[in-house]
Amino acid sequence: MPELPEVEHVVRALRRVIVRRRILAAEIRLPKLVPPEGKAAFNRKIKGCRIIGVRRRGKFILIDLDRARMLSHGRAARTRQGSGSVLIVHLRMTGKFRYLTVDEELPRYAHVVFYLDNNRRLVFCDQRQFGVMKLVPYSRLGLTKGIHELAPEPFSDDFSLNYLKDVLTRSQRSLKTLLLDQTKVLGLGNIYASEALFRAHINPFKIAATLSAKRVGLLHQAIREVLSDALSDGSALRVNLEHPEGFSYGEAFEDIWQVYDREGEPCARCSAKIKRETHGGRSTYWCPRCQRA
DNA sequence: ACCCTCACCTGCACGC
DNA sequence: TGCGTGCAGGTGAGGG
Repeated sequence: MPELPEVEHVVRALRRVIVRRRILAAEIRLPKLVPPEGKAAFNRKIKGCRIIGVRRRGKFILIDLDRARMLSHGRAARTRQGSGSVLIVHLRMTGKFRYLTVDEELPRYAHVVFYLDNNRRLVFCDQRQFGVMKLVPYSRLGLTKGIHELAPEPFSDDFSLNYLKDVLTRSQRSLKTLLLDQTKVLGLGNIYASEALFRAHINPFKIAATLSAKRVGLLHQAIREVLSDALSDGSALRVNLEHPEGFSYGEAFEDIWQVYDREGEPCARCSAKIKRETHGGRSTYWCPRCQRA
């Protein structure tokens, strides 16, 4: 389910409950989640670690861990580099976290259970088993495959108009495909890629390199707008780690989609019927009139 | 270097 | 009711 805004909401929810907790043990119920060293090695490494922070990079969740016995403010920076490690989690399509008391029954598809030092359990669930979990030394995070190739964060200065111009100019792919490439543009998924192109009045099948400078500007703005709209409290996914689903939807959430999942409905701008086309197994939604070119 | 297709899983909504 | 099909908010390996 998650694109960048949803991952950010999960990160914030996790931060509220697990920071400063110590992990007493990890129970791996789906062994393929921690290859190749296996369950025992993973558990040995993570046992006793203190959770000192939760961050996001693209759609990855980064849980910072520290082995040090005592964590004081003054020492945090040093220990972080010395003995720290990072638990990297990607939710892919159906990954979810739950935060449970000891009494609550494990949900279906509970693949990893972290036992915390406050009588709670942090559970990673994933129906489709696409989710990925990896433990790396803090010092190697930036070199980790999947992380180091990522494009700049969409709200950072590095994701500039010139950056986007440069990326688009050098690509012969369709804009929709390019927007899904996390090494080129970070954070969009299948929903927000369609939404950003709609907002910018640009045809999803247009070849990236052929976009005019002016329209690159519109797209750049649209990318940031769809993401920040989805991040704002009024219109986003409500993450509730104690809810049976791990989240619930704000009532306005799906209403903010202008084209996604609206095949056949009238376009909000011009009333033409929204179209859908699949290629590469993924649906693209667009308005054939106001996204003509 | 780029770009495409398929593979990875389970479940659900749909039509016959 | 049952079964087949297509689809699901993501990526990575492997091939051309």
